[in-house]
Amino acid sequence: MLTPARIMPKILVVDDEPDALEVLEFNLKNAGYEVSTADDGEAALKKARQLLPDLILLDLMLPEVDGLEVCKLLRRDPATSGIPIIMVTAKAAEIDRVVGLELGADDYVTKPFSPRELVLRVRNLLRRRTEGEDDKPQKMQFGDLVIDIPRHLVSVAGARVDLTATEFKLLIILAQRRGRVQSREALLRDVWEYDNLIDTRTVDTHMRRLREKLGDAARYLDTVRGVGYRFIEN
Amino acid sequence: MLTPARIMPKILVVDDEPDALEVLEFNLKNAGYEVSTADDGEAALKKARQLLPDLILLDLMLPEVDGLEVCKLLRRDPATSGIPIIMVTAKAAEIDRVVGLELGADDYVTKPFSPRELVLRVRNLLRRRTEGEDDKPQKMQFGDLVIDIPRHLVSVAGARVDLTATEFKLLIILAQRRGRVQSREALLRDVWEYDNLIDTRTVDTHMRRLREKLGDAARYLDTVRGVGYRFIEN
DNA sequence: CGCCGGGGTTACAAGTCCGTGACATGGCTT
DNA sequence: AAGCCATGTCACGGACTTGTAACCCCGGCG
Repeated sequence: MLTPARIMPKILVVDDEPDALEVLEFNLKNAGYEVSTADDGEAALKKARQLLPDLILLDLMLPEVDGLEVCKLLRRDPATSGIPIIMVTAKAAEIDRVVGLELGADDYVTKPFSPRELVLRVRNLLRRRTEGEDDKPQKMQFGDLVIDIPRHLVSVAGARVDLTATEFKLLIILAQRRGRVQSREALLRDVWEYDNLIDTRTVDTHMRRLREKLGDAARYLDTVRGVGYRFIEN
Repeated sequence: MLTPARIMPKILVVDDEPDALEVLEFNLKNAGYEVSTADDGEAALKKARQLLPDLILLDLMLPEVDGLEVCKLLRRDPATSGIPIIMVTAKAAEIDRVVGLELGADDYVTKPFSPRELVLRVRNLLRRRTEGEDDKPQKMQFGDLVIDIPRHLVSVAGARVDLTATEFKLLIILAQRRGRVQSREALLRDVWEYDNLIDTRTVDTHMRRLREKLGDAARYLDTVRGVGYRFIEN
């Protein structure tokens, strides 16, 4: 997979109780995050802008400027408005109020929390932001052939075609690289994921099964003699 | 946000009365849309597949293949199933019938309509599709299966079904992502919250228990061999 | 015109995947 | 302490998938 060089996510923790701060910091560092802290609203806002953390853990009760206010301000500033926020609160009852206010936190944790729960929520939220957009289209159409990757669905002229997992993967790889010829070796590597052991004729067999099931739409699958296969658009 | 270069939304208008067609076309072009037309069901289906418009305005009364039928066919073909449809009809009374049929139109307009109303509805529908999907509904219904998340309640044909916490979570994750296949790994990550330690076969067992408890409604839970599970609506 | 090699086609044995029932564990209630 | 229930794991068996080998066809080339 094309995993981009992993960097350590940066987290800003805001809480005015030293004890709570320490617990949070310890657990997050343990889980492999880079942690900065702030113990009041003003410092939080300043650090958020300076550090641009990947996530902010914000206690609801703060002296001076309270958590809700900080949250709103963070959301208002374009520099920080995209940063996910997890609200932390001692009172479960507060949660409802906060949720009711819909002021833009992305998740909530109540004290006391288990370290596991905390880390899970953090990870979830970070993942959601990171995974985001991918480059390859998830749905493709060529004439009457439709390929819908998330639904794992292929249809020809509106009629659904049932493909096995391997056939589906083969078709996707070819369609995504349409125009370019793929050697049997390349296909084995990318569809079968690095099984150097299997015969290259295996590709042929799967191409045949794929063509059979696609019927009319098999015309998109082109054999280049002596080289491999390719997907042609017209 | 990664807004793709804005293009002019393409709208397909289907109506067999030349006058009505002209009025619709004029108003939509005036509002800045690219408009194509069709005057019978067959042409509509063909053009929809060819042009892949962003929205379809469909008159209920058409010669040969009527609007309802066209609507159903558009929905059935994966190529066009995601395109929003606005039904147009001369008789207000027809609306109820159509709504009752729940056949998948997204909005309804009755003749005579004000140009302003028409454009508003079009704009609304286009906006809804452009801005990411609507946030997750808290209560869902599919045929006789009702899932109420806040109340933690599931019923089939009116009869309450007792699910354990895990089963419930599994069901709602699948239902919220209905249509899209979820791999065992994805389910472990999101239902079990990232316990990499547990066996992927555990998912199977829980699916089995879920299906058993759902009885009839288990038909919504689909196995995609070699890939994972998915929730299907029909 | 016949040979040759690459690829289409068919058949089948081995492998894989999933539904199913059984069981161990461990937390919670009584 | 006993019992119950939720949950994770395992083993079995049937159905489907997949890799391979054998055979056939066809086009290119001498």
